[in-house]
Amino acid sequence: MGITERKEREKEHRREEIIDAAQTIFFQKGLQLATMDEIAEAAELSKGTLYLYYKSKEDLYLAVLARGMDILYDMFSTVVAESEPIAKKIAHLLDAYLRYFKEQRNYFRMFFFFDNPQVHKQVSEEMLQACATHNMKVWNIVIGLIREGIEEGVIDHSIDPKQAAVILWASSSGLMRQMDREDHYWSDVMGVNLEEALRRANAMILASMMTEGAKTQFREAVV
Amino acid sequence: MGITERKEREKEHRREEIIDAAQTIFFQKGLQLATMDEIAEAAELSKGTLYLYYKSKEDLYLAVLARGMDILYDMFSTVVAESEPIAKKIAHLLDAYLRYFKEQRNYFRMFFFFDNPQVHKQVSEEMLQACATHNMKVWNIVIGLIREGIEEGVIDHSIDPKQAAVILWASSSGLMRQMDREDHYWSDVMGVNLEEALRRANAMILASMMTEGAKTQFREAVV
DNA sequence: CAACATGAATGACCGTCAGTCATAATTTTC
DNA sequence: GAAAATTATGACTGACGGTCATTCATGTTG
Repeated sequence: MGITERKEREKEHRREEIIDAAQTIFFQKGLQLATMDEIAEAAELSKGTLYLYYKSKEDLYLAVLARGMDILYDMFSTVVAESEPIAKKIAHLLDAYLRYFKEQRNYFRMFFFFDNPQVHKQVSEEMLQACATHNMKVWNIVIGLIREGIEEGVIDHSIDPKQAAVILWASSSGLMRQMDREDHYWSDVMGVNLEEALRRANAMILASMMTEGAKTQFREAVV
Repeated sequence: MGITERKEREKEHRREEIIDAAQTIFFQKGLQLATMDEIAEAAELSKGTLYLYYKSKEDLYLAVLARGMDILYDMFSTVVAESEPIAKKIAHLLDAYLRYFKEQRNYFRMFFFFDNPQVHKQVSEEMLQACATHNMKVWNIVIGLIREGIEEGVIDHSIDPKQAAVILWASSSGLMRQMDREDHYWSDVMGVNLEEALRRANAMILASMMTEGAKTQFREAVV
């Protein structure tokens, strides 16, 4: 009696196909300008069918966003698994986030679009929960790595790992957002390389967090 | 012949009244959920009239945003005008930004909503230009203050004032965005005070930029 | 195999809303 | 005070998110 299971698989497969289509359209046009008719067209389904699988356009958007979080999680996991000194791993984590920004720009943008408070009206509780979980997994990696750094004496023990994580993350995100918006403006008109600014900012923050002994190690590991 | 001038004033006055109404509605509901009918109702005008004064809903939104930029500019100007040592003024500028975030939250949110690339379809060129100009005025204050700090030997001469400005701004903005979204989550679940994190981040970045001699002065001026 | 049952898929339809435009009201000009 | 010019109106249009009565495909039963 594998019929219900086969049906289940097919249903899951269809859900994935719909996300594929939605992703294509959302990446092209963004949440506002994408229409459900377009997505249905791309998925080769009728609009009504989309609503059998997802509660709303925003719900679909979050489903795509969750994929983006998975990708970032995988990239971060790879860094954590490295057998490198912790200082290097922390630097690599920041590099990985920058690489994510550059290689997965569309997903990165979704992160920022997501927190628009107006969006959360018609999203399903499960989808919101799923996104929160994925988000938490990413945070835990960052926090865990910093905690490890403290334990190994690379980062000062007076530092709160959670606070350090949010500082590094938010600072990086802020600069990447600037890069995303107006990198050209800053490089062409202002003569400022924002990527270099990002690296500098991270270096400054990290330097302020590290123990005296580790600073020399860090310098040669990163800069 | 003051008739055309009176007319001009009246027209400008009406434009302001419309922004007042739009601001009320936008602050309540945000760009997406606010409707032009509501704004017209609040302005005690017909919807058609709104379109005589502003090209689109987004245009109106930008008009409100420009006000928010003016307020920030005024706050920053006050700091620049202080007769305090430059290190203190820089610290006060960062304080002023935090105060803006806390006291003018609605405007602050608009900053982040603004750079949604999907929004810029039907906005007038003038409005976009006006916002860019206002934005630039704010940047110039930040950059100018840091440049002054370099000239006075408080900030290291190897620092590029524009780069320093974008680092401080983006880092602060990133953390404030986090505060705006999920301050409660961070304080209640994670036990992290994001405002303290912001102050820490700024202190770390500033400390990395300052000359050795100025660091002691800064410590007593800010922390 | 035919009658029936299940649930997936459809697309016409609905309500809402940004934006338009023909018409009306008001003000200015002569 | 009539014609002209300017300003205001709100019914209307098209587009879009979301719904639902109906159709269709597949599996079950006798």
